[in-house]
Amino acid sequence: MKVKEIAQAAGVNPDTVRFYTREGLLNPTRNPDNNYQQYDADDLRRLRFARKARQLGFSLPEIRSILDQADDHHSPCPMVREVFEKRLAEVEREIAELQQLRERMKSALGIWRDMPDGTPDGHTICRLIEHWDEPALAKDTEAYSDD
Amino acid sequence: MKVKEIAQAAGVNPDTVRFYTREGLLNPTRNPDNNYQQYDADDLRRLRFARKARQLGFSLPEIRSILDQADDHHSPCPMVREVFEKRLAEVEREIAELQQLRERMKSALGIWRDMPDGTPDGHTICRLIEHWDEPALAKDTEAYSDD
DNA sequence: TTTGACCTGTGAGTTGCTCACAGGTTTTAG
DNA sequence: CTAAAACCTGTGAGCAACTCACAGGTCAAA
Repeated sequence: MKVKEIAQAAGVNPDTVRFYTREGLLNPTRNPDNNYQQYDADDLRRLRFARKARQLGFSLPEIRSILDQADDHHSPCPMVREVFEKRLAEVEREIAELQQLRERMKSALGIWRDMPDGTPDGHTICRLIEHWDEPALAKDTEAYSDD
Repeated sequence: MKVKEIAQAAGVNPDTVRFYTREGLLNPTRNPDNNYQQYDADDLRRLRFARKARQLGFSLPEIRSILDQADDHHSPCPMVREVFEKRLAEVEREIAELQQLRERMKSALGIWRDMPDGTPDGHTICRLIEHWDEPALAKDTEAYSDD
């Protein structure tokens, strides 16, 4: 299979195939006649695996090492499981954060939906944003004093 | 205020201050003696506004135009409201996607938690990923046929 | 006066692609 | 048979929003 063919078979952009090849996730051979990349069924399997793993939030380096371990006939599974669990925790944290954000946004919207139309008091929205509290992102909870 | 001072006052990295300055979100003057940037209380207000808007998911160009409109003594609010509503819809979509993802991940984890330990059958996890269905991300719902 | 902490601008690195460019190859149509 | 279209090649840049590194200038305290 050539680039465009494997790309279509996996439903991705040919440039993504080339990119993954550069990054070592795919290992095509070369057609000595014309120097074209030749992908086989195994590359297609790797590509599809990579895309699905990406959807789960695995990074390319992570995917590469999973794939490499599978090539070495080690079972990549214990590692996958670990990364998978880490990723699940991340997803849950992201959900919690976004839900908080949503609630705050909705209540802010509520405030200015109750106002006349379009021009609620002048700077109300900007004030709302200015006085938006930190959504407890931890990390740089520095000293906020003045204003 | 110098770079480090305003950065501390807003709880951000000095490089972020420099970056925002390059990007035109902050408009410091210059100390002619030493060519240092001089930030005032208004810059600090803009910086804090920018950071909070970032937390809500506004992009830097969006923030810049809000700030610029405020400078021109237009009320930036109608625009803010529009972007805000767009952003809220995005947040809700993101939440829905992540929740779907979480459910899938949890059920997958469940499958291999019920297995002996650590090495569940060899390639089970990878197969789980390989046969992961598209989480209905739309957009490139191409033809997946073989395998 | 020397040290160390700050300032300056610019350029590169991050992540995961996507696109542009310039040139070679292969296929298709006339 | 040939010309044009459609593909291939590698490399390099662009996106977002920073962050960091570098080299050199400035300033405060010891």
